[in-house]
Amino acid sequence: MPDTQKLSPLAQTRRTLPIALLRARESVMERFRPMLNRLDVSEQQWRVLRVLLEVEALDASELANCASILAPSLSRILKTLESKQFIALKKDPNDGRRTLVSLTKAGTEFLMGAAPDSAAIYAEIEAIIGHDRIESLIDELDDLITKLSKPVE
Amino acid sequence: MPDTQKLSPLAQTRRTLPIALLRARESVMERFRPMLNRLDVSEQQWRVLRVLLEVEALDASELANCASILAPSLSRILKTLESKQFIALKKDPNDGRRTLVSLTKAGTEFLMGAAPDSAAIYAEIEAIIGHDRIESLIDELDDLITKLSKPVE
DNA sequence: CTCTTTATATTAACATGTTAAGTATTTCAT
DNA sequence: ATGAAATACTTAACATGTTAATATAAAGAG
Repeated sequence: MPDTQKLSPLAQTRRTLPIALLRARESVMERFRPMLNRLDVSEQQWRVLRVLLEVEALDASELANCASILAPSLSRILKTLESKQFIALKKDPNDGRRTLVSLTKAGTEFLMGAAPDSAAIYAEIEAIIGHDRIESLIDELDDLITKLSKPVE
Repeated sequence: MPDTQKLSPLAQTRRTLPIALLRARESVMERFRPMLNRLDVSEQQWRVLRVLLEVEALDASELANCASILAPSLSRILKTLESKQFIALKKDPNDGRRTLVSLTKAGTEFLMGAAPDSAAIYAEIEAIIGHDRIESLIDELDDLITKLSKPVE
């Protein structure tokens, strides 16, 4: 292979932002996956429940945004979580297009039961990386997100 | 909702590593997606091709690792890329279990054709975030990945 | 040299990611 | 009031993520 190595303006794969972010996320999730598997919920289902714990109730669009899940995925996830009886769905009385989502008592209890395990895993990660470094990394990531957000066109 | 707000040890969703990494990656990929759609390749197919450009040829396991793709996904992707005639597959003569993957001429030309666009997008991101900050962010992420890697059990 | 174990893929099954298309409800200009 | 445009999902179709199961080849133990 004579000349495909140096010529291209493509950077080394390992030193690209998309790959580095992907691998970093994977290395973090690897720690949470055993717990999620035991609980029989997907990573995304867990995120949805977590978001719902922080608010009273919200419509699907806001929920999708808060949980970083696209609308079509969320539609399917809400069906699953409803069948597990962790959430309740109802039409917004003020706007028939919106679906309001809220945790059921069972959903809340599910989260409460899992919270200590989740906190322990996060504490383990903090012990390895350091609280301050995690905080500053998140700050850095938030800043990147803000700056890269496409301006209104 | 009386007491579900303060009690749980669950951190605010927005300030967790998994979410921050997910959103950051999404904000970066948003810039690349239009190009990938124009080229009619998925993000993952693009990663596989990129990795193959950096090496002579390698087996599926190494490729999966380098591209951060799980083996089952890679199996499907290799079929797709082979049908697009971007890659060639052959059995490793020294180990009948392994599949050796390499770029075809068409695959190489495809990447070469797309490289300038890709580089331009990366340059745009660098212009916004700054070269040094991206480098130090990647360093930080690499360090996190290394530290979180599960020790051999 | 067999038999077991390990390694490398692949297939299967189901959940999610992604884009496009479709449906129902609102909004808004006329 | 009415029809066009926008909003909020929902469905569809296909690719990928994830785990478990399977098939085949290689390595090791005896």
